[in-house]
Amino acid sequence: MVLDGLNAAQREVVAAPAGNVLVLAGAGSGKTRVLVHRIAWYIQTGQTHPHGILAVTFTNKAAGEMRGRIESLLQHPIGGMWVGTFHGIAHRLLRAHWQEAGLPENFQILDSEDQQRTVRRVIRGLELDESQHPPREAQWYINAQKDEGLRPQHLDDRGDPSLRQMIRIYRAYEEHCARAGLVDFAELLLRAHELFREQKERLAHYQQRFRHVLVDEFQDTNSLQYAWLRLLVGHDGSLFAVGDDDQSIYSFRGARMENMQRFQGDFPAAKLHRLEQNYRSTGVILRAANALIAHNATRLGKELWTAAGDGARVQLYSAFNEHDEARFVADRIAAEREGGGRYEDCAILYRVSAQSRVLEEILMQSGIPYRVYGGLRFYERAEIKDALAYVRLAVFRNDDAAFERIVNTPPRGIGQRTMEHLRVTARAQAGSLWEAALATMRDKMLPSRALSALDQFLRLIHGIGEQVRRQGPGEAVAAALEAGALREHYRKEPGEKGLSRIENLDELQNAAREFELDPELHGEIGPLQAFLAHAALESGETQADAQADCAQLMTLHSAKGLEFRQVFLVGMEEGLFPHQHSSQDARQLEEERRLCYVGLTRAQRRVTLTYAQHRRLHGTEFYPQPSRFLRELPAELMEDVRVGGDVSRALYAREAEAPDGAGFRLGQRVLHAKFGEGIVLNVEGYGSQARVQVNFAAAGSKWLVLAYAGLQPA
DNA sequence: AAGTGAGGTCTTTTT
DNA sequence: GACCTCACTT
Repeated sequence: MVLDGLNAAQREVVAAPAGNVLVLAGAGSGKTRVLVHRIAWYIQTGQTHPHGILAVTFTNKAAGEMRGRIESLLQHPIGGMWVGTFHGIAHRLLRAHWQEAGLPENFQILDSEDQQRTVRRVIRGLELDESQHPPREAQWYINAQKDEGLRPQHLDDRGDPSLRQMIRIYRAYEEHCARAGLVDFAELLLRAHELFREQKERLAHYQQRFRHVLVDEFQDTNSLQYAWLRLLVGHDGSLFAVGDDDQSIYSFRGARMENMQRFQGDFPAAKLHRLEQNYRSTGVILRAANALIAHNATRLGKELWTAAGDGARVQLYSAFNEHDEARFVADRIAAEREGGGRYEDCAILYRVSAQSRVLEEILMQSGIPYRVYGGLRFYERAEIKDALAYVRLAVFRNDDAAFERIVNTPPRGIGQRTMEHLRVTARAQAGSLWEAALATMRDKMLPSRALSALDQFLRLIHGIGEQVRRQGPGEAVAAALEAGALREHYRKEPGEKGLSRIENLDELQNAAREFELDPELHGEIGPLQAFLAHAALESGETQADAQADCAQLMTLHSAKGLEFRQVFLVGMEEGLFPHQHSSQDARQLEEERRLCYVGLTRAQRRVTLTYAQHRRLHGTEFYPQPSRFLRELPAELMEDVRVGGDVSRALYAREAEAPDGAGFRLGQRVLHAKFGEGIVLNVEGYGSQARVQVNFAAAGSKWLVLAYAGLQPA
């Protein structure tokens, strides 16, 4: 029954003998489906109980979806199964074993914004020049080290003075977080890894329990997540990993595509499977995507195919400027709608979020409803974070991030001088700001006006603490809003902004109450702590109002995992896509190409590409060249939209005429007697002169004369 | 302590 | 073009 409705390749994967399995699953090939059915298969064949399964994803959305699909397939709740994100699972482990992990019981989670503020404070505390050592860069550096599993003591400055300062900042930041009981996202993973590495009995316990570990989007794992999985799986466990190296687009945040290549070496007796039949797109779209991605040298190699027909050719529009581009897209969407289609079937994908502005203007003018994905999410809003900071400080007085945030919000006469004094005192006594404030009050170390303002603040927090102690999140948030007078504070903000902030605060109270009523969400740590963790780990939807029928606007990155009938890929220009910052380095360029591949493979029926001959960006003028990716698409799949337009045919890759009967295509998998399996990267010449460039998995990239090579289609 | 104007920056994003 | 930070003013 779990094998019903699967194709042969999927069935083979789902029912593969227990052991380590890597599934190279192309876009739209049913990757999550296979993962979910594998879980059901484990259970229905009696190999394990739900209790013995751990399934990991990257986003809460994916985890939620997976949970739902497992439950509906099994027809009952998943019980003791763990399904969650890497961070969520790490958090769960750390809450359960906080002592062994060296954390205070009520440690709090620092999100990226909190982290950056904290890093800034640390840099100032070290009396370093902020313009010389930008907090953003230091934060970046710290996270990159943690993602590699490196603590300050593992790092060597190699005599480089600026590196020396970075390490110094990292060390000071770490000390600060330890004092304040704060754990950032990367730290969750690092501590969870260290817990497994250093507490052998704990590790053994979880190894015994989770004999079957499953990971989605495996190409997005970073070094630390990979190392953690290796520890957990050990010798006796089994790892079932699903991923697509061609869709690895997050190396900038530590993702290691190489983890897919390493898999077979590191996990004993690992089996590799491929899922290449695509159920989403037309033949034309897949051929275009295959040809594009074939230009990448570092891949495991695969070629998507479909049983469906060819469909329409890929359209290309050369716009005069970004306004013309937007108008063209808007017209197309309007036409789609008039032809009986829906707005929501149309997605406009772009490289950088700044591109959305002009698109939005024109869509608005054209009366086309739209929705922009990305941007601030609910729990990231300033007013929400303010309110939660009151609760956090009331729960855990040492939370310096919360203290800094609300000590003078709303303004209560605690200014820079007072805060500077508290920071210095806190550093001197190696304690928190709260402790410094208590000492300052006790020794009367400030002018009486400042002392009285500070005293009021301390009492205020104390008061909330009294109320919060025995109450759930709903009451706690209410108490914080009341005592902090945040509604009054935001009411003063002019215009709609203040109004929406107050609405958000009301919504926060609702969310807290609802959370309180659902015991499933509380875990073992109590409703209030669970709610605070929930707010930090799941920042919520971008927009609560999922409007009816809207055109969808988003970056290529946020489009991953989604699909649309019609995809508009705009801004196909050198410098923008591939982006300037990524076009120098070969590895980064390949990632840009994968991003383009992701964009193309989002489309079910039709892809439209556009580029502008003239573009204003950041207030300056550009006359960009068309993107090199356009030239990498086979000419016969393309169609110029503008009649008599100046788009030259030469823009596209001419498919070389290979000798009769040979017919090798770009991106095709081939077999060579000596070099083994490879992918066709390039084709040139005619007849007996015809040559192909093939990237062999084992032997690397080679040019071969077809007449002698004896290549076979694989 | 709080409000105003100049100057620098500007990929991609989840947890 | 928009945002954020900093220095300066009141």
